[in-house]
Amino acid sequence: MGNNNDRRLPRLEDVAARAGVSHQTVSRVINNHPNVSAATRARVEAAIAELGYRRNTAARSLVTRRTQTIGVLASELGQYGPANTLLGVQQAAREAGYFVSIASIKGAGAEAISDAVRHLTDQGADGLIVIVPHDGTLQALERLDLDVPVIVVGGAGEGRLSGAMVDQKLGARLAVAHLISLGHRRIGHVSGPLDWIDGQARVDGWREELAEAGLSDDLLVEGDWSAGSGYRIGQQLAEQRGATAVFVSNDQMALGLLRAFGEKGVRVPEDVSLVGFDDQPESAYFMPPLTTVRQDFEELGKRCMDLMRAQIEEGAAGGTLVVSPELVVRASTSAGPRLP
Amino acid sequence: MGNNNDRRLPRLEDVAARAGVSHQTVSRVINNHPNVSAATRARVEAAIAELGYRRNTAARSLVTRRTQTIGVLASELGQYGPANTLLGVQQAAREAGYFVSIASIKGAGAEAISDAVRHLTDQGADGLIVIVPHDGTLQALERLDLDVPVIVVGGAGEGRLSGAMVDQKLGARLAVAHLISLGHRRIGHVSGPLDWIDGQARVDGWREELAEAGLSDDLLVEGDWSAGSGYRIGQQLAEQRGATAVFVSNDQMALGLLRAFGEKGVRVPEDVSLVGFDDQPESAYFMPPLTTVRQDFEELGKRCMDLMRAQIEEGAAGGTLVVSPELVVRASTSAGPRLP
DNA sequence: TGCGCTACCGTTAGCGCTAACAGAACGGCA
DNA sequence: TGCCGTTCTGTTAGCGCTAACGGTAGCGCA
Repeated sequence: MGNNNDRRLPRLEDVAARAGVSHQTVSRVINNHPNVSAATRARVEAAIAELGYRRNTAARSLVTRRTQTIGVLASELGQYGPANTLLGVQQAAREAGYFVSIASIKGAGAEAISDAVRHLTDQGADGLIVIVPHDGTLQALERLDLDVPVIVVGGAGEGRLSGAMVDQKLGARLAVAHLISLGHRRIGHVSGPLDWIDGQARVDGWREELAEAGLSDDLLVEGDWSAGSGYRIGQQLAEQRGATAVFVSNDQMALGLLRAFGEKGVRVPEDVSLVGFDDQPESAYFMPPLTTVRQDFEELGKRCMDLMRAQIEEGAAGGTLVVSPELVVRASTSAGPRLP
Repeated sequence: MGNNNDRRLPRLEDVAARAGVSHQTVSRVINNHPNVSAATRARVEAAIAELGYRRNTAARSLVTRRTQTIGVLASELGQYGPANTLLGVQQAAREAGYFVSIASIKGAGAEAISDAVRHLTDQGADGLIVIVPHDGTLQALERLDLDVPVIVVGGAGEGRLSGAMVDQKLGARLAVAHLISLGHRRIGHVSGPLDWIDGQARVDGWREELAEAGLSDDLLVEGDWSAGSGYRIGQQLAEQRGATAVFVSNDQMALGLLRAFGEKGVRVPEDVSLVGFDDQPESAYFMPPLTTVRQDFEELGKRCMDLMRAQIEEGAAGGTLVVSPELVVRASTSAGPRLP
């Protein structure tokens, strides 16, 4: 294991001396350049192993102008979706030899975004993945005029920005179609905040599916993603009794509705059917287990990283990447009541 | 602004030329060295602003041997606790001018840990924060013989490793004491996996509090943190009816128990009281709202970063940092049944 | 023999920054 | 006046690496 008399880490020079070659040859071995004889390569590799040599990233970055670092900018890292997207990005990145640096922000203000972006570019990030699924994100990023690839998760690519998303509108339509197929005619929607991309897209999907079935889309209430808002809205809905089914824009709000309905004596699914969105691991253990739309965030993160690498390494053009969601039917939905 | 004819970013040299000083003086201004006259400083700062100069991190790291990067190694980033700890770390880090690089692993194997650590040290991380609350973590890290500060979240510091944790044993005792004060005498525990540090610590706290009250600690079942395991265990418990109260080692498993109890006709809290652990945002909207022990993960993350900075910047010795948990009483606990 | 090509390896320069040292200017004091 | 110390600024070297180019040896072929 290397005779570390001094605490200094070994450099190319040290490896070269031990292998009896020049430091440049060692560099070639490390970088898999073709023109190195098998014998030399073996000697060098042995020397590397003996000294425990590890390449100095800073020195390499200085000359290549690449840091092998992807910056991830996220606004709600504590949430299930963003956290798992990050996880997927990280896995794919590490496998490809990239580092992942993060910057989280509160809210989605343009200034917070630009601060965080500056932080990441200061580090020399080779690419940015932005998980701030808010309306203003795209414009805020456009204005920054960045010279590295940027992928906006949850947004469609516009101009130099790429996008990656789970097809929210499709997910919403799957949910609503499921309810319609069960015989429901009055289908309400508890949406997320409408200035959030996903929130709006799910409203659109809900509306479109209803329109195609000739049903009314007047039962819309806006929540804020939290279980608390779901609870408050659920209390209102329980008293109105306007709908036989409700499509809720995420599982947490659905949990709030379930509790409100439980307290008001509205039975799910006998009186009202409920569909959520996300399929968090807990949703299968709600009472009753929640029918919901699954988003594979980890897959989304991985695909993001693939798209990023294509742009960084091959100069590929950006684009918009779409992952399909999937309906998971559990016990919170059943046939609608026999009404005219 | 700045007149970027060529796409090359401005360097110290460019700023120096514009301000009519040497590049070293510019460096001094950037690094807040004292011996720069006010006039010169102003000229340099103006030039920096005009050119939009940003320091090259790689070049700086090469010479200072510091990257201003903290590596965070985590095993369950999708979970509420780790994700929020990371968030706290990240915030404090950015405020202090540090970058945060992450490496996530599946499970807690020694090899996975050493791979991830190598990844982070390859990047030149100035310090490591490890969020892998598993028994083997400390030993695995000890063996790696690292030469940067390491903080193990959830573990007590041993030797050169520092620790940072929420006091799990105290949390467990708060939960059990609450149940005892309500009159319960038969208090069971659904634990996390016993090879997880937190899982074991909560068992210890439960046992100690029971022992001090002269109560039996024979009602222990081991879960795996998931709602699913809570559900399966809940089904058994509902049939045995051995306890009037159950302390569950996290909120997700408690959710599983609630559903199992609901299905079996066991009322909470009338028949059995339930206390969870973590206080995830959803727990207030369970049916019934869950009494639980709150851990302030974000605070923990911030304090971690403070400890880290003290070690990096002032060469301070490590230590073990403890954050206190807090009992949050909701509707899942009530006075025990009047039994002998 | 001479020429050209290929395969392999070494030498040199420079990426952008900071540390260390070297001056210059100035004031205080004997 | 001369000397010393302080304050400010410039010059030089080098962090560890890769790109670019140069050189050598070996081979095929006319």
